Amino acid sequence: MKKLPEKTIKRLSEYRRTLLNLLSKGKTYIYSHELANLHNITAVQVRRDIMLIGYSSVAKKGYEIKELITVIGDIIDTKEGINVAVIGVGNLGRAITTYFSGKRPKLNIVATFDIDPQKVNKVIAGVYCHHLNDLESVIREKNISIGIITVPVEQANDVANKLVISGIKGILNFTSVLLSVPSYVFLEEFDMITSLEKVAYYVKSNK
Amino acid sequence: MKKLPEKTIKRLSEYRRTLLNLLSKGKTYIYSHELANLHNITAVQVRRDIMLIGYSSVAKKGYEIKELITVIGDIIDTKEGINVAVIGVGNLGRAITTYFSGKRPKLNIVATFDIDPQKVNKVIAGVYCHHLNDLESVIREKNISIGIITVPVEQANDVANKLVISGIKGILNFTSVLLSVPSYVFLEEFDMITSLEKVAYYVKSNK
DNA sequence: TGGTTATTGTTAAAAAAATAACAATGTTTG
DNA sequence: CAAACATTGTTATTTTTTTAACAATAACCA
Repeated sequence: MKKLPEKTIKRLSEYRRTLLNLLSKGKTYIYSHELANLHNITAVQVRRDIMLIGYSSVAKKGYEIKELITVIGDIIDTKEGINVAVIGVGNLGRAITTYFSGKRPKLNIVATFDIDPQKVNKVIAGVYCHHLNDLESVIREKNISIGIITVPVEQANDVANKLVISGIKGILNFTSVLLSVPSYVFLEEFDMITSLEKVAYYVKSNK
Repeated sequence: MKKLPEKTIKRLSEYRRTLLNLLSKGKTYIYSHELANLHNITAVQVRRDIMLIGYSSVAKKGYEIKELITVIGDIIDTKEGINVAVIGVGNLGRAITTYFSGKRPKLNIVATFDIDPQKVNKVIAGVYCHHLNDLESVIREKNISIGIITVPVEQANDVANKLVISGIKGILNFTSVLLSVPSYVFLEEFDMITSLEKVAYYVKSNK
């Protein structure tokens, strides 16, 4: 399959969540414009995205929700699933771990890490917390491919380096520190301040 | 000033954070390529962004960090500052509130809301927690323009509607629920699952 | 049934964003 | 001092993404 646009990947993930939701409510088919409205985008964009993944609607009844979920899953999931670790079990780390528990069968948070003796060797938010010193060995043993960094800013860079050494494939960085990692590690910055400032900018310029 | 590209706004916010950081370390000037490296982008992009906001470097010494921070502030801040509320004081709400405390003088989290009696009428993460029933009155009294939604999914839509009724100008949505709000309210979705799935997709296709 | 409507898939066009190219010019160095 | 170099600001080009246009056709309805 030819490479999909980055934006399409993002939207597919969003579509799937909506579709799962609708499916659980008993809906079986959906029109492009319905899906579009739910996402505040245009129907053309929905159709185009779906065209790109090679799925077609059934007759003029719209897309078969169940099938579309499967097709999207084939694109963005892996068969075996991907193991994920959360490094830093503060408020944010706990929130994320809780948030994900069981939500995506193909994305499993299988370990958390911290240095606080109050947390290490305990189960927090449903996941065992290891000492940060064991990062490398646990990552290798449990075949963890993605690390979510939620440590205090002072430690972010150090943790990122350790993750890279441990052979991590992707990093989702929740700290406000700009990390630099080798190009073979996929890095996604997830920056709350930037998002809030963006909202603030538009609120400001709309006055 | 002509409208700036959305991506530029986002990067300006990121530049500023880096610049503040460098300034605190005693650095006074920075070259475009230095700033670019720190952000894993190209020097051309940095120069172009800075060109768009109408700032020029001093001679061939690069950009004067202090001044550039000011200029960026003029673009993305408001003089008076913007008041922000966090609705939902779970792990995530607490993390966000703590995270922001004092970090942006022009973006003040001035209230939080919850329904849990354990939390209501107490100071949490440095901010007073009101009952959700008082949302509208507090928002008007404190002149709050932006709401950050961190409630459980079942309540997200209801909270969004209440925020709109209360006259909110912008919403930053941390829940995985797709909200629909009038077009005069700026809505930014901040979706952790989507981000993680995006990382997973690239990790998968890099194998 | 036959005409009208609604919906899709896809190609074409437009818009937005990133990248390249390069002239201008200050800085450094031999 | 002059040549080589480094850096910027800006225009031009390319790439990416979104939006528009529209033919094909199933569904609906009078």
